[in-house]
Amino acid sequence: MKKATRFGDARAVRMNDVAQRANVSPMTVSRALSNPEMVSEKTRDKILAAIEQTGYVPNRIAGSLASNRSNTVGLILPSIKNSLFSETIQAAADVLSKKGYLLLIADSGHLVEEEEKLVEAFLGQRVSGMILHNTEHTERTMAMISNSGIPVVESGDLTSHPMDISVSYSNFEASKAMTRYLLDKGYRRIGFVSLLSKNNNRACLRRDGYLSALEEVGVKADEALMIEAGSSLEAGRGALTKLVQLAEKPDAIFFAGDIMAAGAAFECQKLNIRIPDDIAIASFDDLDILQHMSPSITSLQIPRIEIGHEAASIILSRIEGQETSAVTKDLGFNIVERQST
Amino acid sequence: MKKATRFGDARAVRMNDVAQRANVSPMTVSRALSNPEMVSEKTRDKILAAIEQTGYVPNRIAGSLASNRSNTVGLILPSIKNSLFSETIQAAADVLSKKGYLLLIADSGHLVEEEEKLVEAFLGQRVSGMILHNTEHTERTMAMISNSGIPVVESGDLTSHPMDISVSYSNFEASKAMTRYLLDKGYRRIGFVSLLSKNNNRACLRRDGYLSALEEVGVKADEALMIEAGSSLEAGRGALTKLVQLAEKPDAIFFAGDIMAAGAAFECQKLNIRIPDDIAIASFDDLDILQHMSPSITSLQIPRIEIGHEAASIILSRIEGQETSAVTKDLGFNIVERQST
DNA sequence: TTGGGTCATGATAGCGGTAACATTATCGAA
DNA sequence: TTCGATAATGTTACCGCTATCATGACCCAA
Repeated sequence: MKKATRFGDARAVRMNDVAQRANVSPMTVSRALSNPEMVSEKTRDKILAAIEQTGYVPNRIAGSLASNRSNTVGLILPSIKNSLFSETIQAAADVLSKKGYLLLIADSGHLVEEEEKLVEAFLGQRVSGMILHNTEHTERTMAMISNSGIPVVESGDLTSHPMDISVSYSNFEASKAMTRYLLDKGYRRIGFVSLLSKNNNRACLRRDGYLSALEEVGVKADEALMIEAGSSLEAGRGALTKLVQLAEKPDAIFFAGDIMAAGAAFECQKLNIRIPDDIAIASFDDLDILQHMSPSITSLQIPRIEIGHEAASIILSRIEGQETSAVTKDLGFNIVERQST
Repeated sequence: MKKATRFGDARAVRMNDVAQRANVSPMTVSRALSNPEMVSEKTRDKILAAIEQTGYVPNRIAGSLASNRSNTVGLILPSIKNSLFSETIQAAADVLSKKGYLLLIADSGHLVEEEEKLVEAFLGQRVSGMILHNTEHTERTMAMISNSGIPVVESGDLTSHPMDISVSYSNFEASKAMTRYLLDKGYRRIGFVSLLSKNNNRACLRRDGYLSALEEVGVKADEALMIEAGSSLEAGRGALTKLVQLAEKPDAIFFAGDIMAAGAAFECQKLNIRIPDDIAIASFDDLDILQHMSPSITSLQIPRIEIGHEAASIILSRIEGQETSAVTKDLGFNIVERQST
């Protein structure tokens, strides 16, 4: 039976079929679906019955072509795998699905060239809007987006010159604030573990924030205290190991990304290094586990859910023609102080 | 300038425009894009130049309508937020994007009625295939899918009666195997912490696997040892607390989902309960952190990446007409033995 | 020369909807 | 009664592309 449809593939029910069965014109069916109040109750009932009987599923492809509107929004992430984004995705999907929009998701692997291809693919699908978790783009990407005229949110970092709309927090300010917090606590040799800065502008901004805070307070940056690591527990452990082996040990370490701080804390346990007595630890992203570890770990709370929510909301209001004046929306961040500092 | 396009919205470049500029018919442009080898090199160059000059982006909506094919595949998850899925998503997206397909993702919130709506929406978009991380569906969902004739993978649990294709592992067998492993180690009072079983068939299957293993060995199940908890560190802590307060304490606890085992381990640290001496701990999902904790935690390794990869691959080969005979693909699981048991 | 391949390209007709305008029915006010 | 406003439905022409068949150019074997 399944096979029959797979191969024979009985042509899908069309609006026309529904119309005939309900004894109306296709246009009336179309109206009954998209503007029910324009159709008399009697007719509407006939049509709905016909739809039910035939199992008609409207062809949005055809609808989109004719109306020059689509009900999809595209989202491009540097890495889907990074679970930090999943809350953002969910929040965006929730907002969109409430209004009947669907989310197309793709992964650029941190490469602007890949992003360019994806943007083209999305524009080919005539998405109604896009969210790019990235603030660097190729020229062609920007040209395509500008030509398309659709609303586009950049969400990876707050930028003063967004292509269109920016919804985020400032990586620079967040990193600076955390460094300031550590300095204010009296720490002076503060290690900085960065994400791999290659192809990752946000990683660079965080480093700059760190440096800026040091400079403000007049602490000289020490190259030896700054290292890069991948985003994994493993890498966090490695970074910690390296830093505590220095002749002049750091008195605190700021892990500027993801899950590294947790890995470092695990390593401290193993090496019997006391937190925060021997060394303080702070993290950039406030993962669940950081507050459950003992000691619990101080971290920056990033508004990941709000970003997804706001980005989607702004796109929707743009689509619906409500001119949103603000092009830059700073959702801020919080320092959550815990036992580790 | 941006504004101009936003409002005036200069009509997008069409294939026709490219054709005129290259002095060929639109059909030749179409061929140059989808079957380049059918067009002479000279013509092709002219066309590519024209595309470049005009910034033409093919309208896939129109293409899909005309060709009755789409380049999208739909994925429905019970919860996008659950980061366990992100590897599956990424793997599927990677496979698909290599072949020019895009991934539509949506979230059913563990509700079959919501899934039904999403399936309808996806079919409306005329997706070329679907992946459902769920094995329970409404009748209407199944009817729609069967009528559509597109390949559909169910990936949440191995089922002997898939609608079409099943790519997964057996929750029942995995849970049973882990329970057996604990029994073989000599543990007899094995606590079982389940995910909330409401609307979650997989949670039930895991519980059944646990019970089946007990029965096989002749250990009587004790209701007091079986509790349900949400999927969070917090819930894991709570579950542990409850179980160790029992008059007859368990000698091992099997956390049948997500991140609960880690929460429990944190709580043990806090309460000074030694693992595995006072109590053994085993987890269902092999999260990164489980192997980094001290002690490291025994867990079931689930082939999440492979599931995404295989599901997407099978869908692609179906789309391309290669009849895949196997309808059920068991990707298995592994017990990773660590210090906690 | 001629007939029939092959290759490159063009003309035509939709795909399944919707926008825009046209038509008809209905009804109350002049 | 008659006219114009309003509501309900229909007609027509596309949206931008591709399937299909038609055409023309070219070449080679007979």
